[in-house]
Amino acid sequence: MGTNHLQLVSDTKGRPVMAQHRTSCNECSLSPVCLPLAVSVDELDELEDIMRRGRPLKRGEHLFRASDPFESVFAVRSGAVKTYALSEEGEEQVTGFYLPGEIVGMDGISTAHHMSSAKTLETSSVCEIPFTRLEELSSKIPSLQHHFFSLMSREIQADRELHMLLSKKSADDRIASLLLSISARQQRRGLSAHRIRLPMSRYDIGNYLGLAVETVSRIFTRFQQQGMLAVEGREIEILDRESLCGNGRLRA
Amino acid sequence: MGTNHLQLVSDTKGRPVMAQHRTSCNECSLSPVCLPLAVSVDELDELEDIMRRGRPLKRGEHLFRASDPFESVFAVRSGAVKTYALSEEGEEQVTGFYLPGEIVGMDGISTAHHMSSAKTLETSSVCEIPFTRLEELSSKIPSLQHHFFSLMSREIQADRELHMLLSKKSADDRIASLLLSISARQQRRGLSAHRIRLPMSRYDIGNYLGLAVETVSRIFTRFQQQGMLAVEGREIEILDRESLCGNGRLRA
DNA sequence: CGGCTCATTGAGTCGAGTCAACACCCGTGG
DNA sequence: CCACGGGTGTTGACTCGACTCAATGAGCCG
Repeated sequence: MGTNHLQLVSDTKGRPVMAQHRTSCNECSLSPVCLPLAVSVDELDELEDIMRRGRPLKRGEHLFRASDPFESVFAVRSGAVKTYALSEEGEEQVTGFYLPGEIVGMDGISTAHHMSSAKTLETSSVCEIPFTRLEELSSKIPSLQHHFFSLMSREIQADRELHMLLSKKSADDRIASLLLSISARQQRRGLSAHRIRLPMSRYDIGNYLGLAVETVSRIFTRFQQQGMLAVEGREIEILDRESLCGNGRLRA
Repeated sequence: MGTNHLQLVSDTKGRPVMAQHRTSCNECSLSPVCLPLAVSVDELDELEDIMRRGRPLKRGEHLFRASDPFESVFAVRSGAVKTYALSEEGEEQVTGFYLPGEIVGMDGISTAHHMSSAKTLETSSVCEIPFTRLEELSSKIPSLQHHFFSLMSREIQADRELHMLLSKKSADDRIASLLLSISARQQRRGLSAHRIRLPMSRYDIGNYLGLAVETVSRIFTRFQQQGMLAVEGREIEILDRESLCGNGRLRA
């Protein structure tokens, strides 16, 4: 529970330190925000048994591809992952960004095939969790079942937020909202809330938010001119949180 | 399984016939597309035990409101339901439309409170399913657990589709896509695929798709001029499915 | 018959997209 | 060491799709 040695895993640069794939959930700094939070100490072993920790993945490697058979979900340990789908014409649609402690791949349960692809945005390590094993375990551990329902529910909620963002909000608000979201998620892991490092390109941001790259770029520049941000490539400092929120009356 | 007495429940006008709230899942024409499809005959009784069938709801009544404690999910039996959230400024965002056989209210699991409100678009009847009871039952019936994971996964997938629609597609494509979606969902229930009746207003459509009402209206008019649709208020006939899809290379 | 809400149509505006050029960083290889 | 090339990011000029504002029509209920 009360683990206080956060930051064992180097993170700012996404470099994997030592042989992470031998680390157990117990020792993982993310356990308070990841799956283990739903299980008691003695149940944790069972969960550990079914998880597979792979080698660190290099930037651009795939966790899975659309139409791969659906077998597992993945917990991000370090680095960052994006999911995307290809439309009929082959253009990419980025559907989500996943940071450490978050679970990727929960679409695909219904179809037995993944409906999107997932690739790393930088060097990352992930834990693979075979889904049928997880289902079996969930039947035995009600809190785990509930936690998993809860995770999926949260995913749906996030999508609804995004829906509102895309259908009602200006380009400015979309960018502001994404920054605030990433800031909040970093903070949850014990990192700075006002200094953030974006793991994704401007292209990915634009694609995700339904904006042209040029628009994204222009907005970053303008936010900086207005003194709301200090932008240095993918390193962002939030200087005026008020304005960033108030801009479009976004939360927190 | 092979129930062939569809249409026991009047549907085209959404009028509840007789005292539906006494109907069991067995007799319900929707069982092949609703929760019961996941359970065997002898387990069905257990599922029935926990469900509550309420009186028919009049147009505009709420199934639940945002910030209500989360206790149940709801299966739509007849009629139609929309979910929506209010932004900080109090403007409405329609987040989804639910037709007979579909499950409403799966956001809210994670927060113990609903994050959106659900109201009927026309006279409707719904089955209430207390969620903690459903969780208990799911632990005992693996296929039910799986089915529920599957339902939530499908919800996520649908949201991803919508994400693509909103961030990449033109107003025309959005409308076309909504019509095709409703058509497909009607067909799944054994109704006509080319004659559809929209249970929602132009306002709701625009709100859902991120378009102004005027735009929605203009597009219906134009689609009709182009011979793709016959529009008569909320009654729509799809005359040229090809064009409707091909228009924006949408599926089906 | 008013008084609604819902839907349609027209005229004018603007936010964000497109096209195009250029700057920057970084790794590779001569 | 520097030249080169590709990926990534920034900036400017122009265009256009969808929004806003405004007016009118159609159906429904009391």
